[in-house]
Amino acid sequence: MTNNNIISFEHVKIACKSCTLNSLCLPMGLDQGDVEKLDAIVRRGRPAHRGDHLFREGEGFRSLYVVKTGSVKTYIPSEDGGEQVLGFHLPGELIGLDAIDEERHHCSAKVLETSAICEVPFKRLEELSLTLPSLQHQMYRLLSKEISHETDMLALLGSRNAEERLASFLVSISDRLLRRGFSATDFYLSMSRNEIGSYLGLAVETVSRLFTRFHDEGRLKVERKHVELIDLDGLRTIVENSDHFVNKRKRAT
Amino acid sequence: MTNNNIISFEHVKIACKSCTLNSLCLPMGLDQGDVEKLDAIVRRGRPAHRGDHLFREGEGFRSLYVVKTGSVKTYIPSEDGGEQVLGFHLPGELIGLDAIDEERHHCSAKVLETSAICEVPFKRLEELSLTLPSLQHQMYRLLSKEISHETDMLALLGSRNAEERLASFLVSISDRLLRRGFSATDFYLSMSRNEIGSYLGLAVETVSRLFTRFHDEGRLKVERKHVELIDLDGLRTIVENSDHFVNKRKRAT
DNA sequence: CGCAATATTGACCACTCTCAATGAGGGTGG
DNA sequence: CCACCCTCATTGAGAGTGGTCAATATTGCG
Repeated sequence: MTNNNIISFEHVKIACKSCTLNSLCLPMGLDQGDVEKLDAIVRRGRPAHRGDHLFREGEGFRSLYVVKTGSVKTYIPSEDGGEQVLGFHLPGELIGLDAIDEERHHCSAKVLETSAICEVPFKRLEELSLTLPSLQHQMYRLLSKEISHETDMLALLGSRNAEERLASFLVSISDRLLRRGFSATDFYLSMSRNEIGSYLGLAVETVSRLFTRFHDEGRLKVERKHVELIDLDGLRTIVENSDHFVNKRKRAT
Repeated sequence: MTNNNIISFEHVKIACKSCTLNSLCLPMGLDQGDVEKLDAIVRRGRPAHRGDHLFREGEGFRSLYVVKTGSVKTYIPSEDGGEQVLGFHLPGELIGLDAIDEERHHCSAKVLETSAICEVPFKRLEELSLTLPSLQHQMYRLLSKEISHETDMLALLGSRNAEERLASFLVSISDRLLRRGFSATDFYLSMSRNEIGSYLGLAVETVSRLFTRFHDEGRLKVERKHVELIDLDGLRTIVENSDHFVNKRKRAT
């Protein structure tokens, strides 16, 4: 069906070891013993289902979460039932870093499809990182990478039109799936048009129309959740050729 | 003139001890000896002047920077001389966290007015944080706080109209100045309308018109860089009453 | 003092939002 | 297993916020 395979429990365990640790350690210099120590504090959960919350806005902060398989969205709910989507999290990605500061979650995290999620108690991770220099370094890098990523989104929202935003979104999903070994050109979007729109600062209708336009232009095939990118390079071009930052007129001296 | 006092060198030194360390340690449990150790790795620079760069996009990452007095903007330059402003940094605020991951700066940092800046070599800070648990914790908090802050900006750009954005900007500046002991209602904006516009995802003209409108509505007095907030509460109301997130229709069940 | 950069203001228009109607799935219960 | 319903997606028409272009201050700097 989609790329959200229902994974067996054993599968989760194994995957967790490779995937969570990949996220947390990357190719950094952790030796086998260190990896074991890290692995020992990671909690594997049973598969989470569509609609489940990892945490809600306002709750106390205990753990970080790593997406093993499936996908998760983070969002800020508003009183009237609306929401501002902050991000989509694919396999290998970390959730909850913004809650460290005040030890309280500022956003909610909801599972978009059947997913395997690993939980990493932060207190223990923090303690461990005091004794493992390369883990501490990796933590700094992870946090920093998150800042970089949000910075990119700021630039996107600050200076790009609807077409560029959707192209950028598709390219980003494609890149991230590819990095985890999935197809870069054929995938299922687990989020709704509404959620995509909120994330990109666009109305649902605009997102829908853009999908249709891209389809008509032969850039992709789309049917509901299923997307097949025909002209990935073309989409990249849209993203890159959009240098109409505000302040364009000012020429460097 | 403005709130950018030309500080004497001695002044910088003292201020650095209080201000940089405030940013880095906050009220966390560092004892006197620990503070000395941290203080020992902080480099005080001579006053930086308008237009000076702390670093440029693409440069290797060495240090974090703390604004002591004055202000700094971070931005992504584009080939055609335009730029996307990412943030404004006021006294006590930290710059460069996004460069840790790839050990390379992804944005440029330019001084907006005569400023005192402290430099903190990251390698040494990182080493020190291995031996001081509360410093490590503080580092995690700082990085996390930066993520939270950018998350707020994402929500702003994703779901607010021009008026709400400028109101939010003014309230934010006001709050941050107040926290550092400056007036919350009377200040000089060191950045141009162009830079504000870029930061908020608006055209310069829109920013200018909004200043005029706020002025006409009696919310503030503005003359060029000098702003005096008359109705700070009113501005806050604009920010808070703007719950028109996309997805408004969906009611929580 | 004069030029260049910045700000302000106006007129126009386009991109995107809003409103509305229709269609297509997916889930639930009979 | 089918019918119904509800949510989600698509498409169209119209309107509005904010962008673009342009002209005119105003400021600051050399």
